[in-house]
Amino acid sequence: MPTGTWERLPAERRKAVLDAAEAEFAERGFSGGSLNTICREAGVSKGSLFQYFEDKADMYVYLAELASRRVRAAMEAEIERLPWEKDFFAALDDMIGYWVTYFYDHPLELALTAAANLEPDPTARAPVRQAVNHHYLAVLSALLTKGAATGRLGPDADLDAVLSLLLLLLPHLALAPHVEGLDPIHGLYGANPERAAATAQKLLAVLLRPYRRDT
Amino acid sequence: MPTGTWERLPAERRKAVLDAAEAEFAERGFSGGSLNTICREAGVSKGSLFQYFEDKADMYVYLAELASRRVRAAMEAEIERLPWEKDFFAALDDMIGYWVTYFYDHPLELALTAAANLEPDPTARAPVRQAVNHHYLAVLSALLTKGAATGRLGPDADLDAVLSLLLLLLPHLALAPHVEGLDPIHGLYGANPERAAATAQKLLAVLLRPYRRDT
Amino acid sequence: MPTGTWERLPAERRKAVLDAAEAEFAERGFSGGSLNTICREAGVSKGSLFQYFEDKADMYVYLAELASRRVRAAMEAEIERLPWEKDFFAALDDMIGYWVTYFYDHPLELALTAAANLEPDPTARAPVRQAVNHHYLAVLSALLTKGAATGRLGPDADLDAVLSLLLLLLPHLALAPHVEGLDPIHGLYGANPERAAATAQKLLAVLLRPYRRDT
Amino acid sequence: MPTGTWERLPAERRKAVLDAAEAEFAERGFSGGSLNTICREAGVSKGSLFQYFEDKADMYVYLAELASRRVRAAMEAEIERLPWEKDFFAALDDMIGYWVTYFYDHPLELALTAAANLEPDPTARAPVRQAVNHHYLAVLSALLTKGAATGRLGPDADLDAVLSLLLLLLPHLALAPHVEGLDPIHGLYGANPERAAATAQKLLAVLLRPYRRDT
DNA sequence: GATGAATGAGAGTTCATTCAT
DNA sequence: TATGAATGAACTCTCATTCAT
Repeated sequence: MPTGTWERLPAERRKAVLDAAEAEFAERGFSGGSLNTICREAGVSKGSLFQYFEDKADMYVYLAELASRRVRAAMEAEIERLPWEKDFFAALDDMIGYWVTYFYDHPLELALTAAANLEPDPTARAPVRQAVNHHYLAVLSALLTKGAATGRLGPDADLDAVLSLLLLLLPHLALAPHVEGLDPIHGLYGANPERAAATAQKLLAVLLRPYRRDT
Repeated sequence: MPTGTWERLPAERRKAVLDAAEAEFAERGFSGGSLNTICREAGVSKGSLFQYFEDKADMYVYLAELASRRVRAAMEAEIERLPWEKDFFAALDDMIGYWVTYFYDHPLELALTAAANLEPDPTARAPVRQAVNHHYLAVLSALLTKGAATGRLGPDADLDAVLSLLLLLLPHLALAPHVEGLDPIHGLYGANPERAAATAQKLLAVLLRPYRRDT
Repeated sequence: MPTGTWERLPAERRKAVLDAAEAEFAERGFSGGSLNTICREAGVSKGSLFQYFEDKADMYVYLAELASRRVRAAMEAEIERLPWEKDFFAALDDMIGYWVTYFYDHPLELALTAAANLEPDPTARAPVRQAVNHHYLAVLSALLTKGAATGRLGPDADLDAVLSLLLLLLPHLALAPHVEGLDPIHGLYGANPERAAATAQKLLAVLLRPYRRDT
Repeated sequence: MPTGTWERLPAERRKAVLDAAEAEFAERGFSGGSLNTICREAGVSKGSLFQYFEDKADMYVYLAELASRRVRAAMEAEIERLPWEKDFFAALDDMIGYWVTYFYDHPLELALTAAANLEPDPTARAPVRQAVNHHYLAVLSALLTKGAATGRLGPDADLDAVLSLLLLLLPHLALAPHVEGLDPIHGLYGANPERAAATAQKLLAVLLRPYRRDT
């Protein structure tokens, strides 16, 4: 977590540091990202960075938290917009399409998602995953609850298990079009948004098929 | 791929290098692993390492391939043993339990699986994933075909989609008990093999439920 | 000097080594050239190289000697062709033009000339210079003698000094069009052969002006 | 060019680095010089070197520039002292003698001159030559202009060509007594300063002979 | 609160040469 | 005579972090 000094900082200085750090970590990941580069790009001294954050990992976790919030906010806005009452599964399809498409337009969030999922250094990955998971869980369990409440998600659904699988599937679907080798079957890597969205919808449908209750 | 020099090497020397390299990469991943450490531990000069492999990534990919083969061989031996004809899904449950348990007893294979899934450097990750996926696919599609052939996997199953999801789920289940933050719902991290196996079976059941055909 | 083994070698093997070595040293100079590369390209074992030559420098000197002979032979053939009796200085102009142009068409000889003049390692440079100088001297002093004999080069010419200056000027003129920074005044670097030849003729004329005797 | 950090450094530290670097590059040239040696001799950490200079070439070019300035300053002081008005060519003879002698007493400047002329790596040679040429040109063209102005250098002299030849001859004369193989005719290598100066004067006289105008 | 110089271990890779086979 | 495995020193350059100012 950032220090008190960070909180008291003029907004512009904070922004300069954030922009530089996001760009750098997005491009090179946690291990590859260089504090040298960040402070140079931000126009801030190297010592200052260590006045604002405990260390490199601390800064990284903070950034991941911010990015997660942005992603969550975007998803919640979209969810708000969708007609869950009218057709739960159609809305779900829309949502997953939106999810997959979102990362085509937000390289920063994509890169931080990749870093969160591909970072081998446990001192960075563990807290990042925790922060990220929190937001995923909040959004997804609300969704599942809504589905159960409206009766569209069958009462026999093991919501925990479904949640667990979604938590695995969603980052995978976000990354697969942009990261080589993740999906050798559907060839998502390099696919256009439309095909990626369609594939995502298919996989989700397979996962949820047993619980669908049609009106 | 290793050089001709490597192939012609005395078995003991090859073993010394392999052991050192596996231990090092297992502990610190690709980017973190040090060739210095490897050659020191192997009792081999640094120059020799580069007579055996093109570069660091080449060595890493080779190790990943070896580990994948070991894992595959172990799984195929187990699969051979299981009574698929008698009860396909019970055999499947056994198998997934075996899978999860396997990595408790094989830290090296576990660590290389982790490295294969968590490596951020694309020049190392892409070929590793390719090599690993090859073996996963071979084993899993044989399994699904068998299920379909015996009539236990419903004919309406989208085998590709199921395969895709399994390819995502299996490494996840292998890693989750040992890597913090992967599974925030069932709390697999640190679980004992029995609970991990049971959770894995539950998740698999959820995934395959719609396709079960009981006799 | 090459070993006896080298002399006894089948011609094709010698050619393979020579071709590979010339290409490598031409491209990367003496210090930069790699015996690894040479023996790989030649299809010869590393050990063999050291059966043929004392060491790297020995091989390099040998190559320089061969290249010098080629250059010398080309020049002597041209000299033979020129009408020295008719107009000594016109022939000289032709010759210097030919000299400069020659290196546009013979990148190997150019590169070895460059290496001979720019090599900082004295164990390689000294013997190379010696070998090269020998040929320069043979050709140039024959030329000057001829000029003196025909009475076109004034009897007051200090032939030694002129020779010395030519020995400095000629390699310079050969290299300047291809090596950056050698000639900041006439901008020979990157010039086309015609302009390079004209500039060379001008400089030579300046050098020899006092000795010209017109008929 | 050195970084701001370098400029702000305490003079003693700068001197330690400069001395070590000059000695090393002087002894082994650019490609052969070792940053390890330099930082060890300077009593400075390896990392610091890279806070002061962009990279090895940057440091080298900087040193060459400094050395060139020292040489130029020495020459200009001498030039100031000489009686050009009284006897232009006698002064010129004195000057060329001083030039040749100078490098007997300044091994560092000699070595860096050698390195500047013999460096095969174009990324180092090109900027070094540029820096060095700048100073040569400034001094020499001032000299020629003076000669022309006083009427001692005949009006028909092609000043550009003469300049060009001097630019070639001067470094050659500086190096020839100390670098084997440069001058096979007068045997300058190993000569004492007096003989080197005399030979230099002779060669210069040959070069300038046509332009002399005696009063 | 801000600075930025210093650190020094460590990285991957290349190389000419030797010598047992 | 040919081979090619082994060597290990050497290379340039990067990095997160500290701390005196």
